[in-house]
Amino acid sequence: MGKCEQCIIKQFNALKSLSKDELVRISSCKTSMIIKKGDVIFEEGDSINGVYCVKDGICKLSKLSSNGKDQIVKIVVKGDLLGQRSLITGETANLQATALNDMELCFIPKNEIVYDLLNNSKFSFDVLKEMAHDLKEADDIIVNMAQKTVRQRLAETIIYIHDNFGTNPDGTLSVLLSREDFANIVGTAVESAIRVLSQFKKEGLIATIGKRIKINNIDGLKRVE
Amino acid sequence: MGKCEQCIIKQFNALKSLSKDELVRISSCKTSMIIKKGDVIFEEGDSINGVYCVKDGICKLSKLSSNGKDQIVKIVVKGDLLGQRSLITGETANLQATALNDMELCFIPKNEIVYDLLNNSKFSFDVLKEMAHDLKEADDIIVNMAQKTVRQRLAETIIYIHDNFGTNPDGTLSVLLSREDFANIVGTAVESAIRVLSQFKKEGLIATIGKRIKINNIDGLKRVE
DNA sequence: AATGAAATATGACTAAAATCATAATTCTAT
DNA sequence: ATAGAATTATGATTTTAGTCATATTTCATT
Repeated sequence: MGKCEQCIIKQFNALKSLSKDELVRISSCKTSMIIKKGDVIFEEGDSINGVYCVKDGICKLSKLSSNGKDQIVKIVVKGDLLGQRSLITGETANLQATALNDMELCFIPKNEIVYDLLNNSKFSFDVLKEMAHDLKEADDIIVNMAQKTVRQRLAETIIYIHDNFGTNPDGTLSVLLSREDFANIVGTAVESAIRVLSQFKKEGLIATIGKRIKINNIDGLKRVE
Repeated sequence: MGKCEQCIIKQFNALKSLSKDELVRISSCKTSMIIKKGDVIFEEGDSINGVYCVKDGICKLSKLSSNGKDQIVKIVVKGDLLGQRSLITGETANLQATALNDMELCFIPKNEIVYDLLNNSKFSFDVLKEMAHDLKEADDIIVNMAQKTVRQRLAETIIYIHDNFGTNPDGTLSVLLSREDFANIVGTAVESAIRVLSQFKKEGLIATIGKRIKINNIDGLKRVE
């Protein structure tokens, strides 16, 4: 099994602020796991009792609404941590985490993380920074949900995925989402999401290759009203 | 001017985790201020350079959307801190803070707070907990915005204000909001908010005394579809 | 107490998005 | 390779909420 102190992934999250000794200690307690596409890592109400460090793959964080629809709140990618929020408040999970492709995760038990949060102020400040960033993004999503049309939200979602998670060599978005996932990010019906994507296509803003999406005119997408 | 170490307000926020010495130090740097109803404490893009501790009064945190409407993201009351998120990321304010009634605030400069965040792990863990709680609430609002009707969101807003901020002796909500504020919390047009409130009134779920709102049937409100 | 401004209220109409129905296409497992 | 399932796509209709117009009420100021 790999060692945390040598793992390159930690550079992308708060674990980078841990000392070599702290990483060695954590490494000895961690467990690696492989999660298959579509599998649920944890669901709402689960006691997570630790954090996951995403070594590879992508997952969605979502919450089931009373109307039966699943609202996606965040996309978590390679390098991110998963489950910090619940760990800190000591509550059960507020969201469900579902793998969008095959994933490799390392699980670090709660006590190890809490120990470092209380003893390494640089680390806890880093976690605080990540949480503050997530909170800003969440506030911005609230504003978008409340004030923008489905068309605008979908355009912004495509741009967000493009800018934050990149593209494949052929120019398609590297994060492959179903139309249903898009609908569940934007907060609309699947048919509406599909309809709007079709319109974007007709307008030459995007192209589709199967279910893959390629941006043809990013400035046009940004100007969508 | 009052002394932080004797101030009862700190019991309600993370400042309670500071030692007497730390509070004395902070007390010597803080400035008190009175803000009038309707005044803006800070706006989007401002460098706040510190946190505010709300000694009295209520304010709204909102963000101006591109369509010209102001979306309210959070209500901040007596005992809460204001401005922590921006302080931690070191960014300018993402939201505007506007007093909903006359307020009394204490401003603590950034350096003092950062010093304690890095030296008092109990304090930084407490701030982390508050931020994690805010993030959970924000995630839940995203789901509601995306998946629920204006009618449901307005019913839940009334219940939220009732449960979290309490009522006056006559049973009306103690946080007095204009119909426009309600619309800006729910993310709808003022006319729509007013219309739905009128319906609630007709259905006997609420009563209105001027602009004040009183819940008549909280179970009915919870069951609104 | 009177006046004007702001907030609240309601109606009529329009626009946006959801729902229901049904095809067409793509993927999966045998 | 092919059947069946799942996903994507599009049309028709209904529902929800936004916009515009206009009263009515409340509130602050003189």
